Amino acid sequence: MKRVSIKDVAKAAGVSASTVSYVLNSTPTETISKETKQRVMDAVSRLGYVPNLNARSLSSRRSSLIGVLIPQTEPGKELMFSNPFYGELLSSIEYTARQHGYHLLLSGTKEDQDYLSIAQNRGVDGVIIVGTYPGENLNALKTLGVPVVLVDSYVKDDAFHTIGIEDKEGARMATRYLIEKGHRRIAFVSGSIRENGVNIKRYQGYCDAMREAGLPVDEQAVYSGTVDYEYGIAAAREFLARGRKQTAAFVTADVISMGLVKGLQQNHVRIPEDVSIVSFDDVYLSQMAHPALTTIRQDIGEKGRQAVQLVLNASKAKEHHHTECILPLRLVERESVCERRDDP
Amino acid sequence: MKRVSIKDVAKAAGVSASTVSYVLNSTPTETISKETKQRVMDAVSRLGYVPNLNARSLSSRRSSLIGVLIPQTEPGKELMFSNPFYGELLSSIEYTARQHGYHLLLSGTKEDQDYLSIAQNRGVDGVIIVGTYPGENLNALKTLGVPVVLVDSYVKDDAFHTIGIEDKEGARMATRYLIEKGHRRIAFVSGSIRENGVNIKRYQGYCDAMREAGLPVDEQAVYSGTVDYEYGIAAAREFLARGRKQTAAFVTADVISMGLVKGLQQNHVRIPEDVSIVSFDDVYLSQMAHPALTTIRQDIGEKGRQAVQLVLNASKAKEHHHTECILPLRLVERESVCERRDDP
DNA sequence: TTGAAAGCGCTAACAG
DNA sequence: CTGTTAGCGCTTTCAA
Repeated sequence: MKRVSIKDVAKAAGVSASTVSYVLNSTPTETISKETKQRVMDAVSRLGYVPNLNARSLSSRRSSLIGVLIPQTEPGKELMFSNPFYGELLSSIEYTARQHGYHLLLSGTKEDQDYLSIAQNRGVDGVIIVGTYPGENLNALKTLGVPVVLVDSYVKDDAFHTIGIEDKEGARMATRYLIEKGHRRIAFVSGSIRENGVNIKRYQGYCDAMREAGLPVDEQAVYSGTVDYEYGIAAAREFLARGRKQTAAFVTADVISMGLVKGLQQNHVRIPEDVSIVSFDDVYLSQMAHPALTTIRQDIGEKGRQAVQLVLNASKAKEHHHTECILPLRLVERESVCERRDDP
Repeated sequence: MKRVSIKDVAKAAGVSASTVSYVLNSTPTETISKETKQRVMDAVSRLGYVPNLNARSLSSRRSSLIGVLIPQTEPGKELMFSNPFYGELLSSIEYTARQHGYHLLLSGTKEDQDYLSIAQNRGVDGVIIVGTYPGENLNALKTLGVPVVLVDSYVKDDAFHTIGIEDKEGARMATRYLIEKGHRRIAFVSGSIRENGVNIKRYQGYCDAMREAGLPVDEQAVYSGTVDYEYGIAAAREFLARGRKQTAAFVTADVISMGLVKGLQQNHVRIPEDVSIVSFDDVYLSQMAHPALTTIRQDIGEKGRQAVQLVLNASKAKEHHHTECILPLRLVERESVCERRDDP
């Protein structure tokens, strides 16, 4: 029950605490004799010594800890994962971090919550924040002195590294695909469209594609709510209420699509015969859907890997070099779209 | 960039560091005058002071950190979340912990990895481990001296607190329901059936229900693989290869069901007309499924809440009182089962 | 009601 | 090649 400390090991090995520290950290400048090393290692395993990382962090100012913040941007959802996207991303972040000997300090946050304290008080080596908007809290993070990586955020600030995708281009790709398939009236369904968020970019891409094809952007064709299954259902209801005007929809998240499809099918609207859908993300849901979703695929695993890599690189670097990483997107054709040549 | 420490606050407030500490922790035995308190608080907010929790943890031996370990029990999956169940559980754990002022140290682990070091290292106040089996690593955790809560594990050891569900009874309930609906030949589809795991309990429940109804348990009706979507697809293939002998299946996880349904439908087997399915978990997937899954619902949110509560209670308690918590289950009827009166 | 001092477990100059 | 020393930032007796 009594924790064995570095001193105990030192005593057992007949050396000083610093020697033990040297051996354990294989400090580059110091050279310890093979024998001493061996004696120390023996003592370590005999006593089952495990270094106290808090103490280490206190004196060395590195913690091998990465803070991961998943802000709650959907009002009323207290939990982190209304969208499986987060789970997949987190999985990848955790795995990559672990491979590099780092642990994760995980926290959701209310949007107005103080990011700084969450990170600062644990002495994290870096912070990864998913999908946040500009604000006071973010600014506070600058004083932290550790690298901050923003995932899927359009906060423009050289103090932060960013990793994201071509949101606008992806949306354009999706919409254009629908247009090529003969659709003329195309709905846009997304979470809330906020300044500096991904959805506004995707909306722009949607508008661009429409305009390029000489098609009008109808306000009545835009559906905006929250990024969850329930909203998909609600959007379906709304779609019917507004008179089923469109023959296709570009939906900015697979979870929403799942709800939309379900809601539509319950009202005997067939997918894709009556309404075609191109979705976004390609989380595992999209294959499970019925019909399987044609969707803009982003490589979520890679996003997580890069996010961690960005933190690690930045924390090694002596100077701050703002890094921006944009991952490619591609359309995956499945079963939720059908050709339409008769659209007026 | 320079971190402000307790000393800076002390200086600014014209008091000693210990006084600041007293004020911040509202130490019960000590009484600080209102004015001093005020001066300290002013300095704190003026300087933007945030206590370093590592240092605090070092000297006070409590960290407000809960370690969460999600062991990788499916070989070949390096990521945590092959099953959305984990995401939902983690969400709930995180939220509850945060409400109580705790943070989460998250780690996946290879099954053979050293749990101890992961936790001990950081001086966590407690550990939550999800779905693990007995083993050396677990034993090592006993020496840690902090409460350990095992979620969904049949490790029998008073040193650990446990929280789980009536796996056997749930399976019995599911199978009996299918029998009541007129099915006689019922498949059992699950992840690996291991000693001390949940699936063996569910298998027993399945067998019990069959036996109680005077039905034979056919080895050919048992499908066992991994807990993921892909295995569901594989099981569907296997089901066809074995000659489509059953008219119903009890599946021990919603993710597997999703794959099974998809695989079956692709081969023109209709659900529920040709094959009825009762699933398990009631993760959000089950509503999204087509048809929506009739499933044994467990309250995952509650599981997470209780797990955290168990840790907190235990870490407050002076003595170790082994606690066992079993959550109720209930069947949710949706669309994946149909009556069958013509089954031989 | 407050402060001084010791120490949590470790690292990192600096000596030797 | 290895030990001594001085902290990292905080809590906590013990005295005043």
